[in-house]
Amino acid sequence: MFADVLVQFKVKSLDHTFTYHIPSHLEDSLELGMKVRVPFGNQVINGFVLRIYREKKMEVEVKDILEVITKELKLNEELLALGKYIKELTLCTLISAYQTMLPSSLKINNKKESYEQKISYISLNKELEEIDAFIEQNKRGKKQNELLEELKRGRLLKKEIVNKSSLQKLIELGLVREEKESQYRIWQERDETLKKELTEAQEKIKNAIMEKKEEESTFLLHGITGSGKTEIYMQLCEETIQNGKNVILLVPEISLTTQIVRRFYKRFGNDVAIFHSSLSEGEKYDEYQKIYREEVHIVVGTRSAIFTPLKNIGLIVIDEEHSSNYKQENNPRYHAIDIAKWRSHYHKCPLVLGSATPSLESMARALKGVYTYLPLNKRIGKSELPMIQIVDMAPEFKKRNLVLSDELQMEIMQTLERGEQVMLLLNRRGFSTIVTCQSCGYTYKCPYCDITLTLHNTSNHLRCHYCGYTKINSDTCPECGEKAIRDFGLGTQKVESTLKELYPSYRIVRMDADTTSRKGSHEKMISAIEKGEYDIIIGTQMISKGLDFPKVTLVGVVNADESLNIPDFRSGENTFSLLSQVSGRAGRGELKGRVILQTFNPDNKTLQYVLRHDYMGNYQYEMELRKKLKYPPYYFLVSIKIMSKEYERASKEATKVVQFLKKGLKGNMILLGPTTASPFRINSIYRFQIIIKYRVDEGLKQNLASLDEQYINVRDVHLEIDIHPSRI
DNA sequence: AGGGCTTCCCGA
DNA sequence: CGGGAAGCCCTC
Repeated sequence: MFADVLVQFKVKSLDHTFTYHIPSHLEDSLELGMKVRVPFGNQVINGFVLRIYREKKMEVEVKDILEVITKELKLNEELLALGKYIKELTLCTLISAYQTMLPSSLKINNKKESYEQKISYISLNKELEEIDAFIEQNKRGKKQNELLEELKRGRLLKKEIVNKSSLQKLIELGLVREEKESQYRIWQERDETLKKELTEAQEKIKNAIMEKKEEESTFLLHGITGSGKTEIYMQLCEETIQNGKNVILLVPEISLTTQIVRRFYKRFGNDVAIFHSSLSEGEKYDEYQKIYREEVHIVVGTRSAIFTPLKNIGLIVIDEEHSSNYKQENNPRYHAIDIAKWRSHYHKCPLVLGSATPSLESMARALKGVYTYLPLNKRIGKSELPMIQIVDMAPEFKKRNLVLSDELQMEIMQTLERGEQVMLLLNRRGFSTIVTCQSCGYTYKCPYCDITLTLHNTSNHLRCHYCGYTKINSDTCPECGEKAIRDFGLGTQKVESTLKELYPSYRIVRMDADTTSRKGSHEKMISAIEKGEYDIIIGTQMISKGLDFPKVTLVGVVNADESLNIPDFRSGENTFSLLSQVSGRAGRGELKGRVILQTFNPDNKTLQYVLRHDYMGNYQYEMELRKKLKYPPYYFLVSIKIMSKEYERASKEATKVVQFLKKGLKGNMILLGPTTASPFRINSIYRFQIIIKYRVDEGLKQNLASLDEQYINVRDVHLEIDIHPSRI
């Protein structure tokens, strides 16, 4: 017997299988998708078994497989096929497709032996009569006898709760023994009381989806903020499980959706496996095991959860489907919606895309009838959409109101006096602030990348966002020698200190990357806010989605236009959805909500649509722009990056790539470039970019694949193709 | 990826 | 001519 093995190296030149002989002692146990150890050249490496067969067709001598690494965990048939699809879809190597589908603990080249958490138990090692006899004569050992009595009742005790010295003696005498047992790290109890009645509108939507429960069918659930999408998801889960099938639910980022995840835990308890990046490696391993062993019916998680080996899927839900987090920004550059569609086809099950502000792509498909459109435009109960108001900041700046306008200050005061909560969003463009010399205008640049360094306030370090280069910040300018280095821009810390001055007696919590980086801190803050331990919540994007605090009645956006100025064709769409989402945090309970948007462009179209809660208006406005400028969803995009350490080499090769593409291009394709990519240099590597806009593929994919192949063995030039990039 | 083998370049 | 660096090729 022979096997084709895909080796562990993520290089294009090795991205094919090698044939090995299966030694007879492995013939019975070896299966497709298993990891094996094989000799390769003069080294020993790992690989996945992709094919097993009787007759060897090739004439060359083949080597033996050395051993099977994991018997209990393998890539199943579905995932093996899915990997091939990802390779086609994104032009990545097959091995990197399989690698992204697995948590680190299970990746092919992982060396660590075991991730299982072992708990030590002690139990009786002798017959009861013997134990009783010992107790009888062991008059002095009071503690020891107590322990034995305890064990007689329960038979099994955790080691750490037992008195050490008495245990030691009993083990020596052979009366008790220690046993180790694997235990999952995460365990959640169910709390049945939480089920809510669906409204008629919600019920209709649920039924429309369940009607097609056996079909590959995509739904766009367009429900305004607070309309009760989560409850629909939960009841869909319930019914799907009753039908004997399983569910995957994706959320954009776990920290943004803590509350949803908590609701799922409470409702479904340990029937849920959770999957996201802030779990420890051991936790991820455990959750993966639960899924693999078919111990759970529901998987809730971020992008990568779409690859979990859940069998018999009856429903896939992607919440906040417009989120850019669903697109992976490094290789393989897949979009979770594409993967979800593939799996929905494989399992013949519905896919539900939910959002208050669907992406233009999804909405366009819904209007065309490619997706079934399910609108839900009423909030649950008596709650209504909040009143939104725009404040022009230009006159406020003249009054020296740099952070908060008079209007917003007044509203905050009134809200606080009523005993309600205030949420303030700082719409920030990047992650951190840029540092400049106020005297000569000097800014620190990274020596390896074409980018300015940004300030990390906590450690007073300047850091390159791309290569990780760091240096200590000082207030003296290296260029002109003046002590005039300042950080510009508005940070959450600055907003916080302003608020502390204005409202000294109120309790303020700040939620941003700095304050929520510690494991569990985000969760704690949310509970504290729910309990009313804070009056004002300041935060970045992370407070905009998924949170549900009934006592928040005022939402203020400190700088609404910041994200409008990002030079990206999606900036209007993204700003609309961000501002609509954050507005949706106001007035979710009985109390009426209010929203204030501070801006320097009060007449901006996007802001005007936000003001009127007019998704469709904004949709049509954006679509017209996209049509004119030939952007998605009217045109598809491909971005190609050409990179080299040498400027000349990169530039010349980019021109060659354009020439090659022009030959194969059909009529309606538009080719732009080569231009310099942004940033132009990362890690001392020069980058050029080519953009293709097209409506119909017409052989483009094959062209790109063959282009990619041409660069397999080129060492000094690197090619990167992003099909449907989210930003260009 | 990583190692062995070939080729290239240059010195005193 | 010789040695070290650089390029090339192969891995079942």
